[in-house]
This record gives sequence, C-alpha cells and structure tokens, in this order.
Amino acid sequence: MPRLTAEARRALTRERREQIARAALEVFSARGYGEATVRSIARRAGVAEGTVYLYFRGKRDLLFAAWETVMASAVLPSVRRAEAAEPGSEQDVLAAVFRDQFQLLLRHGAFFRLVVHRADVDPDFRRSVQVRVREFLEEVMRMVQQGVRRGTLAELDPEVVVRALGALIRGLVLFDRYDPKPLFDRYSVEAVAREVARFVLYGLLPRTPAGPAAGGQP
Amino acid sequence: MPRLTAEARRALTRERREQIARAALEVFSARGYGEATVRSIARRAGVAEGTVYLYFRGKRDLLFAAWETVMASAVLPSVRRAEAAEPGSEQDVLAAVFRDQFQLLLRHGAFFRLVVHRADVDPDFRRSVQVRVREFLEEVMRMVQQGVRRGTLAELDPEVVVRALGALIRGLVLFDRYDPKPLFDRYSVEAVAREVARFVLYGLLPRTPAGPAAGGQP
Amino acid sequence: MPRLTAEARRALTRERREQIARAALEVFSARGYGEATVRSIARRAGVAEGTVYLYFRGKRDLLFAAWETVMASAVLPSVRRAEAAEPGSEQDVLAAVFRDQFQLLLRHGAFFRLVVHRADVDPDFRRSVQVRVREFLEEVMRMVQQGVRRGTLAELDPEVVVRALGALIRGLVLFDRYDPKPLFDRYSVEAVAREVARFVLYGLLPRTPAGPAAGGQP
Amino acid sequence: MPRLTAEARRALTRERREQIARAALEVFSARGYGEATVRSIARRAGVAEGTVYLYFRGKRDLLFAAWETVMASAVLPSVRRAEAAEPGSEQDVLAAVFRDQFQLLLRHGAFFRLVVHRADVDPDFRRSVQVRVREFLEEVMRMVQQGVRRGTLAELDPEVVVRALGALIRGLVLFDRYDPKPLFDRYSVEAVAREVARFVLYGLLPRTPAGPAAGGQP
DNA sequence: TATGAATGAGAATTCATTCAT
DNA sequence: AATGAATGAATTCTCATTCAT
Repeated sequence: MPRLTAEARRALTRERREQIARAALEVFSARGYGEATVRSIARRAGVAEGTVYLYFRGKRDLLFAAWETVMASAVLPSVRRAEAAEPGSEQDVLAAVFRDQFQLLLRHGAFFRLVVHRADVDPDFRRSVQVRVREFLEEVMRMVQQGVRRGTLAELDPEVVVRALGALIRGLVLFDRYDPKPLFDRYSVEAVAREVARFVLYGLLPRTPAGPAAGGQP
Repeated sequence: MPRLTAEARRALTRERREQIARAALEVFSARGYGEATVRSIARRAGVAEGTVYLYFRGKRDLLFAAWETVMASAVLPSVRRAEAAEPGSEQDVLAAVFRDQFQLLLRHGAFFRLVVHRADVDPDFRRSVQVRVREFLEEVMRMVQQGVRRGTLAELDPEVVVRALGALIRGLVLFDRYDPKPLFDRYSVEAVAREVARFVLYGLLPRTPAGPAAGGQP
Repeated sequence: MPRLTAEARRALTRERREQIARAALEVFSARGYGEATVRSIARRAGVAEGTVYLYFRGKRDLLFAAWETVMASAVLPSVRRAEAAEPGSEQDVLAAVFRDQFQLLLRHGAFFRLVVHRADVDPDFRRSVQVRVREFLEEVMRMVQQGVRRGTLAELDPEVVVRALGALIRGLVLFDRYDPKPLFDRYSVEAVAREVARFVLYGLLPRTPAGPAAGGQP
Repeated sequence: MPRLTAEARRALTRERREQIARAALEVFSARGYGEATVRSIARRAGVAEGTVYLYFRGKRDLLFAAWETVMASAVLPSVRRAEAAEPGSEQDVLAAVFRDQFQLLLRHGAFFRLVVHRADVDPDFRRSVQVRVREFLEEVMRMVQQGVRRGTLAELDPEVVVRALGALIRGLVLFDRYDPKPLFDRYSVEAVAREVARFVLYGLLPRTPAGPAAGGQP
C-alpha cells in the first residue's frame, strides 16, 4: 500500500543509497578495503547489515558507489570554472586549477590512495576509474592545446605535459602524507599552488639575463 | 653436528628469506594485500606454508620484507650515479635521474600503489615507508640546492620544488596505468624522461628558437 | 521490525547461549580443553561454527560458561538446605551435605578435574574458580564454627578442619575414578556419605559399644 | 665405532632420557599438556627437537615419562619408612605418612593436577596412573587393617576409610592452591600434618566427658 | 647419534552473504 | 522494506613429526 508517489519513493531510495555510500566512503577511507566490514559500514549508516544488500549487490558494489560519491563532488567543473572566472593571466588560471584539485584530493586522500591500489586488483573497478581520469585529462588537454595555439605556451609535447601536470597535482598531495615534513602542513594550499604554477610556467632555470633561457621570454 | 659452516648456513637462510620475500612481492603486486594468501606466497616460493613462518613472523612481516626487497634495488644510488656519470648539463643529469626512477617505479608499479595505500592503514608500515622517502627527498634536495647556489637553477622555494619533482616522477608512472592511453606504452622511457626534463627546466612558457630549450630537440 | 518482543528475544538468546554452553561442558568433559574443538562443540549444540562466536568471545569464553553452567546447578544451597531440612543430629546434617556434594561432583567429575588443572594454566580462570571455592568454604566454615560454639564439635583448628572436609569431599569423588576398585561403583552415594560422616565425627580410634558411633550401624 | 662399553653407553642413554623427562615434567607443570611444545621441552633439556624423538616416541610418551619421573621419587617407601622409623603411637605414624605425602604432592602440585585431568582424556595414561594409585592404596590399606586387627583402630569400613584418607591427603594439597587463604602458606607442613592426624583419629566430636563420644575411649 | 629445517594437517576465528520473520 | 541471527567458506598460524645431512 504505497502512501508515497512513485517519485517520492524513488527519492527516498536514492537518499538511502547515498547515505550508505557515504558511510562506505568513510569506512573504506579509514580502514582500507579488506579491513572494512559490511557490518561497520551498515552501523555507520545507521542501518542493519541486511539492508545494505537491498541497495547494493555486495561489498564490491559499495566501493564503486563510494568512488562515484567522491567524483560527484565535482572534479570536472573545476577547470571550466577556473577558465571562466579568472580570465586573467595563464598563471592565474593554472594556480586556480591546482588549488581546486588539491582541495579535492586532500579531502579524500586516503580514499584516493585506496582507489589507486584497488584499481590494480579489480579490473572492473579500474575501468570505472579510467572513465573519470579520462574526463579530467581531456579537459586539461584542451586547455594546454589552446595555450599552444595561442602562443602562450611553449611547444612541448602536449601528451607528456598533460600527464606531467596530472602527476604533479595528484602526486604532490597523495604522497605528501609520507613526507617527513609534509608540505601541506606548513604551507597553505594557496601558497603551494602559486609556487608550483610559477615552476610549471618558468621551469627551474634562472630568469636573470645571464641565464641560458634568458631572452627567450616575450 | 652441522655439516655446513655457520656462515654457509647463514647464507642459505638469507637466500631462502629472499626467495620468499620475492614471492611475496609478486603475489602482493598481483593480488593486493588482503587477497594475497600466505599459501599462495608459499606456493610461488616453492615451499610449504609452515616454512614461511620459519623466516617471517607473519603475513604482515612479508609486506615489510617485500618493501625492503624493492628498495634494495637501489633508489638512492641513482641520484649519485647520475651526477657522477653525466657531469654535463643540468638537463642531462635531471633526465638521467628521471629515467632511473621511472624504471624502478615502472617495474614495481602495482606494488608501489599497494604501498601507498597500505601505509595509510598500517602505521608501522607507514614509518617504514617514510624512512625511504626521506632518504630520497634529501638526495634530491641536495641536488637542487646546489643548483641554486651555483646559479644554474632559478630561486624557487626548494621545499616546494623538491616535492613537485618527486610527485612528478612517482605520479607520472603510478598513474599512467589508469591513463586511457598510457604514456609509457607509446613513448620510450628515454623519450619521456627527455621531454619532462625540458619541461622541468624551462617551464611551459614559449621560448625563442635561440633558447636552450630548442637545442634539446633533434 | 522485530516480530518478537525484546523480552522474548532475550529469552531466546539466553536459551541459545545455554544450549551451546551445555554442549561445551559435554565436549570439554569428554575430551579436555586442548582436544576439544569449537567445531565439535558447535556440532553437538546443533549450530554452525560461526554461530558459537555470536554468543561467546571464543573457545576460552566457552570454558568460563561451562564452569558457570555447572556451578549454577547449586553448590552453595546444599549446605543451607541440609541445615534447614534436617535439623536433627550433627551427623545427619553432615551426611546430607556430603551427599549433595558427592552428587554434584560425581555428575561433573571429569569437568572438575579439567577445571582443577585448567585453573593452573589460566590465571583468569583460576580467579573465576576461586570465587566459587571461597563461597563454598565460607558456608562450611560457618557451620563448623557454630558447632564449636555450641560445644557439639571438638575444638580443632577450624581453618584446618574446614579444608580437610573440603578435601575429603572433592578428593573422594574426583580421585575415585582412578581407583582400581572405585568406591562409588560398589557403594551407594548414601552409604558412603553415612560412613564418611561417622568417620569425620568419631575419628579412627575405636569406641566402646555404647558410644554413639555404634548407634549409626544397623 | 663404539668407544664406550655397551654398559657405559646404556648409562649415558638412560641419563639423557631422564634429562629430557625432567625437562618435560617442568614444562608440563608450567604450561599444561596442550600448551607445552616439544620444542620448549627440547630447549629446556638442552637438546635439539629431533633428539627428543630418539628417546621418546612422541609428545604423549613424554607425559608418561614425566609421570614415572615423579613417582620414582618415592611414594611407596614413605609408608614403610614411617612404620619402621616411628613405631610409637598410631598418631605419630599417621602424621609421618601425611607429612611425606604432603611434601611429594606439594613439590609437584601442578603436575598432579594435570595428571588427574589428563588421565580422564587418555585411557592408556589412566591405566598408568592407576597402577601407582593402587600400590599406594594397598600400602595404606595394610596399615589400617593391621590397626583394626590390633584393636587400635575403630571398626569402620576400611574400604571407605582408606579412600577417605587418600582423598584427604591429595585433596588438601591439590586444592589448596585454589583456596583464597591457602593453608600451606600459613602453616608448616608439620603443623598441618599433626592437626589432621588428630582429626582423623578423634573426629570432630568434642572429647570432654560430657561429649557424646566420651568414655568411649580406652 | 644429533641436528634443526621443512612439512602440512588441523584449529580458531572472521565476515560476506542469505533468509525467515 | 528492514532486520539481524545464522551460516560456513576461507584464512592465518601453530606445532608434532620427519628426514637429509
């Protein structure tokens, strides 16, 4: 005897699903995949163990859901937003993108590290991850190509540069935790983003006129 | 009455240990930590299950051993070797370091991804990882500082730059696997190393044809 | 949505616990602690192996539960019951206590022997046993002291006498099994109890025919 | 190439056996049967694990050997010695026997408790134990019967009295450990033996002329 | 004889999943 | 839909025993 419209019911169901998925995200982040138990996820979501199986096929399915939950908190928009909002210098746009990415990765660091590993072990999950990575890379790629076309970026191989930038972003944050003196404990996200942007644009070589790269700048 | 000298015995023991540690490395890399069973490790090492426990305290200990096995294949020396062997341009040294690191990470990619995750879950293991990361970072730091002092490198914040380089190196390789069109499937390690070095030295901004960036191209 | 009231559920849970504890008691009695397997206990209780762990923390916990199960079948009340029900001669009261104790010990002989040993090995379990032993000794002590005060018992050191009686009771039954011609195979519990009471009251020295010791014989 | 005579060799072998059996006794006493490992016994005996199997068929055999080791330290002689050395009063003889038994049981308390339990579980071992128990009981029995014949002991059923005395002896010591205020911590072996002998001879009834047993004594 | 490395059977315990209520 | 008790497969680890040296 349904008292709710089909739509209201579907909304409730979706909400319940998300509630459990969020719980899974938290538990996976804290304990890893193998150590996380369905029971602990159910408890954190405030439902019974059996209930989890009404919304998900099993533990594995919970990982997919947790991943989608994280990705739903906007990876993609960041690039476009940055382009739109800060049409200023190349450097500003770059710094903004860095900042957004850093924030996302920082919030879910442990989970990303789990994902990176888990994708090795579970081919289906790997495909799921790759979809998102591709989307992100394509965005950055477009941006770089545009810069090259406009003449505002050097003619480096975009294939490589794009990946280098991605690696820089993810790597800086994901590995920071293992750093004896973690960067993000000592510098603000803003500051790191600015400095990395400088580095990414001008490289390591000194900019004095005597430097080997001197005069090469417009 | 031992027929073997104490030394010969110790050598055999060490060899056995390494044999099992290598098997653990392989199984962990292929299956992850939770899914790897001591039995499968024993089988791959060609010993009985119980034998594993003669050489290691338990499954967890096998992870530590696998990690040491990987690190024993020289992370650290690579920097010094590069400096010594190629005293030429800054760019050449850098490219050489990149290349060595890439090779190590590529060989044990899945295991590094496991390590990165596992260190989140197991605090003791995290400490074990941090020791090695610190060693590596200190080496690179020395190199960068030297460059700055000599005036051959720009005055960027070394704290940040060092981490950016580390992230670049690890990130490029570790995440390549999740790339829809993996870089290292299409370019040689050598080529990627060269292009990344160019990027790292000169940045993304365009240079005049006379700049040294151009000289790096055939 | 539980179909059963919370109380009904709790009753079922208690019943299940007791069912498994009884099975544990039987298996421990038959095989000892080390040789008893959780699987065999589960089988005897008619449940799956995992179910045991829903009610008990582990094998060790089963031993504690079995011990409480045995002690729940009233050690302590026997003394009071005897005093209340048979207010007649000292000898009759004593015989009644002996009889009750004998019956309890006989029913769970093997388990008591296990307990006596197990308490050596497991300090926590020893404490658990001591609680019950103390309770029993205090009861008997009260009885003896009362007798001395009334002048109906000789002025022996009660500390020693109490323990002698305890030893007599437990010892007679527990060690009977190792007797080549077990006492309790040949005499009724009643008969042994009567004869031991006579011995305990009048000692081994001979008495004149007029002595009360004679009156106890048909 | 035997350098020793067959006899000398046999002596060495016997010594080795005893050395290992003593080690077994110690380890069994400390840890129980299930928890004792052959390795720990070998270590304590100062030999290799494999060596144990040259002298004993297996772990079970070590228990038999430990038991024989204990019994070899004279249970039996005590009664005869007592009779021979102290031909005085009945009470003195009894006290002497008690004393000897107490001492033996106290020295190997934990082991006797293990034996008492172990005999339940292992039928062969039970038979081994019964042989010794029988020997002891027959000795005491002879003593009691003699007393009765001589008219120095009351005409109690000797079957029962013998067992009561045995239970008293073993029980007092074996269970003392579980006593909240252990007797043997507070009284000397001598004192307990004396008081128990008094009890055993005269019983619990008061000896004043007004007492029910009064005048009953020769 | 003596050794101790190797074996592998067996035990306790955990936990994803099912299903009667 | 929701529950959570029950299941039993699978895993880690121990240890008595064997056997090549």
